[in-house]
Amino acid sequence: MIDLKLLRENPDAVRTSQRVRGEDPGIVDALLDADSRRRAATLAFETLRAEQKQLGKLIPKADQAERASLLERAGALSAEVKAAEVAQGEAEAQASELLLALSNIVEDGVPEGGEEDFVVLEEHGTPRELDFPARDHVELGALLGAIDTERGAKVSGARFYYLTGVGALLELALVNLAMAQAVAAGFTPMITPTLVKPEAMEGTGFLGQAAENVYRLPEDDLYLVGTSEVPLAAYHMDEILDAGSLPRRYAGFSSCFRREAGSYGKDTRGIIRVHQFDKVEMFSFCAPEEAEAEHRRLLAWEKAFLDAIEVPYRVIDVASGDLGSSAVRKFDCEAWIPTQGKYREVTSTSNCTSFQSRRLRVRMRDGDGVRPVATLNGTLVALPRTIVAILENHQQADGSVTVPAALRPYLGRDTLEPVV
RNA sequence: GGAGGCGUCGCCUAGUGGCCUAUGGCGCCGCACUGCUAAUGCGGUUGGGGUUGAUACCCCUCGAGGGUUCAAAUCCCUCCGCCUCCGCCA
Repeated sequence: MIDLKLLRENPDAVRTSQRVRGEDPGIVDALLDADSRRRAATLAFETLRAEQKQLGKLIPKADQAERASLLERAGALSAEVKAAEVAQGEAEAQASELLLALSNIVEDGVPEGGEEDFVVLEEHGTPRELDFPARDHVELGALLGAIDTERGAKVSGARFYYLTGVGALLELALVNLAMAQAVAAGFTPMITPTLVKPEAMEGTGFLGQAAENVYRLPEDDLYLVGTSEVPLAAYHMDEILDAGSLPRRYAGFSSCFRREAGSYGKDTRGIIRVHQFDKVEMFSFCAPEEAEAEHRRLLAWEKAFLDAIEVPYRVIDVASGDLGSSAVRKFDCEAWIPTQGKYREVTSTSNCTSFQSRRLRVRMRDGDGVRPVATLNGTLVALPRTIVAILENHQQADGSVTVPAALRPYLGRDTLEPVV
């Protein structure tokens, strides 16, 4: 099922990666051990199975006397084969369980450390100097009739909201702007399922460390996705893609659902951290040797979108301990939020190399070989946070909000005016 | 939700317990023939995983998983998917 070559050839690289992530390097040795047991079990099974096949050919041709003794041996062999098959299955299950627990190998150059140890790569735009007291997005949203968090809480609970009036129109305009940009860049637009099977969730790595943030529907054994990355990655599950057809780039629009467990008390005001939101996500299947360059391209498309909506932002290189198990490197774009006086994550792009494709069995054929592809994802626009950034950064003294030029054709107006 | 039908190697298809190491066609690849193309002939062609310096070799694979049997594409069970009809529904 899984390629262990890297691990066999260079176990130290894997140990180092585990260490900088703050995870257990000991798993490497357990894995090597399990792998050798798996190989022994496979060999034992195959040897017995070969003998069984030979016997199966002899029996129909044998005369009466021979037949009896052959059948006797075949009977005994049958039990041995079954036992060997079970042993092989168990050895394989043990090896793959350990392998699934292993995080991806951190890319060279990633800053070492935890959440606070990111490195700022770039800064774009300058936060405006306001000559009036800034309103936060909750206040602006109420003023403009764009966001209703109170009724969201009444109907669905904390961290739910309604986008109303121009708020709803603003979301649709942003989605259309994002999709237009994606299509121009050669992406295939996709509207994806938001309920997926365990296999898809597992294969994308969301049932590991992030499992507590996933909504599950036990009655149906389905999961609500936290991002369309999941259905996009699983789109080519069990397929072998022709190398000539790569890179394959998809822009998925979907609702996203997150339990936000363990974030009680964090961002409780407004729509920065919510249980349900919409998002346009870029997803790319490409050759592994192209992955690093593709990662930079996804980042460039994220920046292009933030440039278009004219909000100040910076790009950070996320530190090793904060990567998530599937990524080898992650760049976040953080928009300036005036009322918080700091930059907050609005988009994020990860290079997952073959972490997901091995689990989902998405492979490519080139020349004489078949090997796992690389998968990468990047947010093009996550709606609530982008709406927050636009409202807060483009607000005027009278509570109106100037619509960024690129968005005007999609929204059909230049400013959002207070309705109360 | 009810009734029936179907799922074979890229596509179509043969196949009712061992000679299936899966038939034939289309497509594709190679060679031959032909001024080029087309046509024709001959040969090759399921895919995946593993072992190996190489030539080679082994295992798995007939929607998935179990079962019966010395032996399963073939018989039995469960599940999944697709199609047709009925019911319900945006």
